[in-house]
Amino acid sequence: MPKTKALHRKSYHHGNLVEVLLAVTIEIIEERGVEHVSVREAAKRAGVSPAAPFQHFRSKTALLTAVAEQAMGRLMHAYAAVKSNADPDQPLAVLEELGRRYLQWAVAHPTHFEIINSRTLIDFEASDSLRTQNAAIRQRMVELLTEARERGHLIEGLDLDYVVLTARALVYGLARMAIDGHFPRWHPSEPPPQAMRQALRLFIGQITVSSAK
Amino acid sequence: MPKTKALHRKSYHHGNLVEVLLAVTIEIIEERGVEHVSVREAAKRAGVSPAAPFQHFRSKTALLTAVAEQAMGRLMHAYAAVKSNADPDQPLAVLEELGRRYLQWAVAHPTHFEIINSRTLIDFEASDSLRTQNAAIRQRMVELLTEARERGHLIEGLDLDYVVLTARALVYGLARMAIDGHFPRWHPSEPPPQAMRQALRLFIGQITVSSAK
DNA sequence: CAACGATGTAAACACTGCTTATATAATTCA
DNA sequence: TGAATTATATAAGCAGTGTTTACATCGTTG
Repeated sequence: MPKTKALHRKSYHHGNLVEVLLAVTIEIIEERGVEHVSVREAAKRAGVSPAAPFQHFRSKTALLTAVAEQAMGRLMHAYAAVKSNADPDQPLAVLEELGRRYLQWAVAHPTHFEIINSRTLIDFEASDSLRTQNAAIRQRMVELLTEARERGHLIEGLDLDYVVLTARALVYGLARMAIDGHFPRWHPSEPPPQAMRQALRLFIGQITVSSAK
Repeated sequence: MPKTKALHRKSYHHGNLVEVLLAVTIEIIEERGVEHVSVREAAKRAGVSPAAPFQHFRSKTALLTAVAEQAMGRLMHAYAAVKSNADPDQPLAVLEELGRRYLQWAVAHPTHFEIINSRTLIDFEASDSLRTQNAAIRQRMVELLTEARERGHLIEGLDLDYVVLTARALVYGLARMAIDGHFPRWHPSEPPPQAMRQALRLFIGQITVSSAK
C-alpha cells in the first residue's frame, strides 16, 4: 500500500503530472482555441520537459481524448440535475428541459462542446467512457419519449428513432450555430436566447398531442 | 491586351499555379482530410517550390478560404437545379427538396461541406463571396416560406425567422451526423437515407396546415 | 542496500507555416 | 527592337510542431 503522494514540487518527479496536464490543456483551449493546443506548450505550462507528457499519453490525440472524457463527465453532471427541476409527469417537458440544458451548457463551455463532438482531434471510438456516456444520453431520450407515448402525450405514427435523431440534430445544429456566432450577443451564463428556445419549443410542440397540456 | 497564356510546362513559370493549387488542395483534403493539408505538400504536388504558393495566397488560411469559395460555388450550382425539379405551386415542397439536396450534396462532398462550414480553418467573414452566397440561401428560404404563408400552406403563429433557424440547424445537424458516421453505411451518390428524409419530412409536415396537400 | 520500475530529461528527426533576398521570365514602354 | 518594369518563381532559413530514442533520477520494494 503506497503512502499518499504528497504534492511536493521542486522534486525531480512532478507528482501529479496527469491532472496538471489536463488542467493546463483546458487552459490553453480556453485561451487560444482547441486547434492551437500543442503538447509542448502544455508541458511548458506544467513546468516539465517536452517529452514528459508522452509518458502518460501515447499521443496528442490521446491527451485531447482524455480532456474530452473529463468534459463529458461534466456534461453528465449538469444533466443529472434536470430531473429534479422538471415535472416527471410531463416527460416531454423534461425532454425539452434536457435540450435547453444542453444548449446552455454547450454555449457556456464551447471548449468542452467542441472537443466532445470532434471526430478529428480526439479518438471517440477508442474511448469506452465517451461511447457509453453518449449512449446513455440517447437512452434517456428514448425512455422519455416512450413514457410520453404511454401517457398519450405523443402524437401517433411517430418512429421514436427518427424523433430522437431529429431532436439531436436540431440541438446539435443550434449549439454549433450559437458558438459560431449566428446569434446576437448575450452572456452565456443566461438561459439560451429566445431564438434557440423557440426552435426547441417549435419542435417539442409539434410532436405533442394538442390535448396534453 | 495580353496574349492567351499557353499552358507550356517545363518553363520557369508555372502558367496557372492558382488553379492547380486549388485542385491539388482539394485532392489532399479528399485523400487525408482537411486538417492534414499543408501548403508545402500542395506546392510539391503542383511541382513548385514551398514558397511559391505564398505569391498567390497570403497564408494557408487564404488558400483554404479560396477552396471554400470554389466549393460554395458548386453548392449554389447544385441548388440552381432545384426549382426545375419541384412544383413551384408547393413552396414547402420546394423547401423540403432544398433540404434534401443540401444533405445529399453535403454527404457526397463532405470535404466541401466541412470547409464551407469551418470557422477555424477559413476566414469566412473576410470573404465577400462566401457571405453573400450564404445570405442568398437564407433569402431563398425566407421567400419560399413567405409564399407558403400567402398561399395559406403555413400554420399560423409562426415567426419565419425562427422557422428558418430551426430548419437550418436541423439540416446542418443531420449533415454533420451523417458525415461523422451516425448513419448506417450507404453510398453517397444515392439519395439521403430514410432516417434523414424522415427527419426532414417530420419538420416540414409539422409546419404545414393539414388542409394543404 | 541493491535492484527495479516509474517518471522525468536531453537531443534529435522530420515535419509545419511563413519571411527574406534573389533569380528568372513575361510584359510594357521608349 | 532593346531596356525597364512587373510578375512569378526559387533557395535558404527561422521558429514552432509531434514524436522517438537513449539516458538520468527518484520512490518503492525485495
